[in-house]
Amino acid sequence: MTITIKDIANKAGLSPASVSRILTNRGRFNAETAQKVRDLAESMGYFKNQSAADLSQKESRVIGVLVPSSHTNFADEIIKGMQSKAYELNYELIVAFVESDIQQQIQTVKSLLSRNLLAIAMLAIDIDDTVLAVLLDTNVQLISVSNQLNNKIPSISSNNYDTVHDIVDYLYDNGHRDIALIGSSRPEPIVANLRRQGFINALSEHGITYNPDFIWGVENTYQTGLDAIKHFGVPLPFSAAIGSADIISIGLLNGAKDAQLSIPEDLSIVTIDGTDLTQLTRPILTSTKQNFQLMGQLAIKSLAEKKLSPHTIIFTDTTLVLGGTVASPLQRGKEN
Amino acid sequence: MTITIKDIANKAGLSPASVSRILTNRGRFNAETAQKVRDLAESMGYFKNQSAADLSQKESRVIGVLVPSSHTNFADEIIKGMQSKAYELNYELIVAFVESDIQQQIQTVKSLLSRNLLAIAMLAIDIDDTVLAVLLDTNVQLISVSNQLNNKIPSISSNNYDTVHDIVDYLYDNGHRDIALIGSSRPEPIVANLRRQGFINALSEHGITYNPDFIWGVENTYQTGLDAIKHFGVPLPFSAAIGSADIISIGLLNGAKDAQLSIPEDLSIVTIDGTDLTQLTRPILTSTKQNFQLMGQLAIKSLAEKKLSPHTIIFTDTTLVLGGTVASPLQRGKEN
DNA sequence: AATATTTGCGTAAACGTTTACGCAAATAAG
DNA sequence: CTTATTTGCGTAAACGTTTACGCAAATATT
Repeated sequence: MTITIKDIANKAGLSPASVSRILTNRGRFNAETAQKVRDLAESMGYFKNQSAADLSQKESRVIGVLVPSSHTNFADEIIKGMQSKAYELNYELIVAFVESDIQQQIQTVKSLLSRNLLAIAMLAIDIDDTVLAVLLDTNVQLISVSNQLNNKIPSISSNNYDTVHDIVDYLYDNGHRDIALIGSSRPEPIVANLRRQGFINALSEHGITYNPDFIWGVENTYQTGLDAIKHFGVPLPFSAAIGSADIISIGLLNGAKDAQLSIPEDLSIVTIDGTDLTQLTRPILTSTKQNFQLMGQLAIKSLAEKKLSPHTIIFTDTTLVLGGTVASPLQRGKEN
Repeated sequence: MTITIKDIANKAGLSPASVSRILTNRGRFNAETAQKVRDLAESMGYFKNQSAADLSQKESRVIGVLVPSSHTNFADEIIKGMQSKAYELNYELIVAFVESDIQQQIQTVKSLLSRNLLAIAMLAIDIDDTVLAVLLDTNVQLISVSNQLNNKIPSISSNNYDTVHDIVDYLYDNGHRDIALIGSSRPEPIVANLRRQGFINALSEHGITYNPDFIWGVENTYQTGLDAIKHFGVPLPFSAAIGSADIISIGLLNGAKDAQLSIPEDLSIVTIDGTDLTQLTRPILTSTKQNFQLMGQLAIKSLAEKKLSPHTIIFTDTTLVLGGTVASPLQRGKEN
C-alpha cells in the first residue's frame, strides 16, 4: 500500500541502504544515481516513515514543546520563532498543550516522552510539581522559555529584574511616586520574586520605601486586573500600576473605566509583555515588549548546539513601547 | 540505557509479548501477573517507545492537527475540545502550526505525513492549493474544523448561513435597515459565500434589497476593521455592522472610537465568533458565539467512529450573546 | 473419567529505516 | 605498472513493539 524505501530501491535497482543514504544525504553515493532516486521518490509519492527512522536512529531531531492551554497569546509568538529556527536547522517540533488537570498533564507528558525526543521546551508553563519531577527524572534535555523554573532547568527569558526596574524608573521620571505592581506571585515564583525585587530596589533607589500592599494579585488573568481596581477602591491609592501581563493590564484598564476613571489621567498603566493585545485598547497600552520570537529562536538554537547546562540563563532584551496609558500625575493636579 | 519492554519481561520472568499484551491491555493474561508487570513498569520508569509501537501497529491512534499560525485565538478552544476528547478516547494529538510560507507549509505537512496518522484535522486553515493537493493525494483521512474547504473534505462548523441570517433578523428587529457585513471573502470562499447568502436573503425577506457596497473587507484582521471605518467615512452610511470575526469587530469598534463615534449609538456591532476577546472591549461586544470546544470534540469523535464521507457536513449551534454594542438606531433619533 | 473448552503465555516474524562493515571497481599516487 | 586510496554500493543486524499462531496447563462439561 504505502511506498517504502524498498519499493524505491527495487525500481532503481539499488539496495534499501543506498536509497536511505541518498534520501538522508549521509554517507557516500553517486550524484547521478542520487538524482534518479530523488526523482523516483517524488514521483512515487514516497513519505518517510518517521517512526521507523526514529526507531533506528540514535539521535532525534524532534523537539517537544509544552504549551499552557490557558493560552497567554505570546506562546504563539514563541512557537513561531521556534518553528522558523527549527525549519532552518532541520529540526521538527511536536507541540502539546498542557491542561490544568494533572492526570491529563501526565498523559500529555508521557505521550511526549514516549517519542524519541532531543529535548522538551516548556513555554511559560504552570506545570505541576509531580509532573515536573517526572520530566527531571528522565534524562531528556529540558529548557524553559519565557520563564525561570528552578536552577535545574536552563531558561530563556527577559531579565525580569531589569524590566520592572526600568518601568519604575520610567514612571518615576514621569512624576509617579505611588506605584502598584499587579499580578500573580504564582506559579512562577522565581520570576515574580525578580520582579518584586526590581520593583522594591528601584523605588528605594529613588528614596521611596515601598508599600507592600501595592504588590497585589492572585493569578495572571483578566479577572485579576478587574479585581485589582475593586480591591483598592476609588480613588486609587496609587497613580500608576504595572501589569504583569497584557491581559492583566487590559483588566486594569477596563476595571478603571468601569469605575468611571479616566486613563491615563486617573491611572497610568505600563504592561509587561507587549503582545498585539496592547494595540486593541483605547488608549493603546504602554508596554515593555518582550522579544518572544527571539526567545523561540534562541531556544532551538541553543538546544541544537547542546551547550546548555542546568544553570544556563539566557536573557533577551525588552523595549519600552510608548502607548497612551502613561501621563504625569502632575497634570491631574493642574486639571483640578 | 532506556528501559524497554524486554527489561520488564526479564525481571518479571515473562516474555516481551506478554508484557506488551498486559501494558496495551489486549489479548489474554492473568490479572495478578498484570498488576505485577504494571508495578514493575512504573517503578523501573518505563516509557513506551511510541515509534516502535507505531511501526508495528496497523492502526494509528495519532491525529495530526494543522493550525494556522496567524492565530485566530479560537483555535485554542478547538484544540482544547479536541484534547479532552482525545484523552477520553485514548487518542493522541500532534499539533503543527502552518506558516504562510509555502515551502514551510510543505515541510510541515510532510513531517506530519511521515508519521503514521489516523487523520489530519485542519483548523480554519488558509492552506495553499498545492499543499492541499498533496494532502488529498495521500489517503489519510482529513477533516476541516470551523471551516468548509470543498466537497472533498468533511467539515465541522457553524451553519454560517443561519448565523448571519439570524444576526440580520436580530438587527432588523432592533430597527436597523442599513447593515454592513465586514470581513474577508478569502480564504474561505465557501464560508464567505454562505454568509453572504444568509445576509442577502435575510435582508430580502425583510423587503430590503441589499447594497453590494456594504459587503466589504479584504482579510480577517484587526486592520480590516479599522480600515472599514475609514473606507466608509463618517457619518457611516449604515447603522449596524456585522464583523466576521472578533478581531475585525474590535477593529471596527476602535476605528469608530478613533473617528469620535459612540458605540452603540452611532454604530451597532455584532460579531461572529464570540471568543473571550469580546469581553475585553468597552462596551462588551454582542456576538453570536460559536461552540468551538464542541467542534473540537466532535472532530475527534467522528474521526474515531470512522463514518466520515467526503461530503459529511456537521453543524454546531451558535448562540446570541448580548453585550453592549447593539442599540436601536431610533434612539439616536430621539437623542438628536 | 474422558473429552472439550478456556486460560496464560512463549515463539517468531513483521513493521521501515539506519548504519557499521566490507568488498569490488575506479581512480590516484608512486 | 604497481600499490594505495577513494568511491559506490550491498549485506545484515539493529531499533522496540505488536500480534498471529500454537502449545501446555487449568478448568469446565459430559
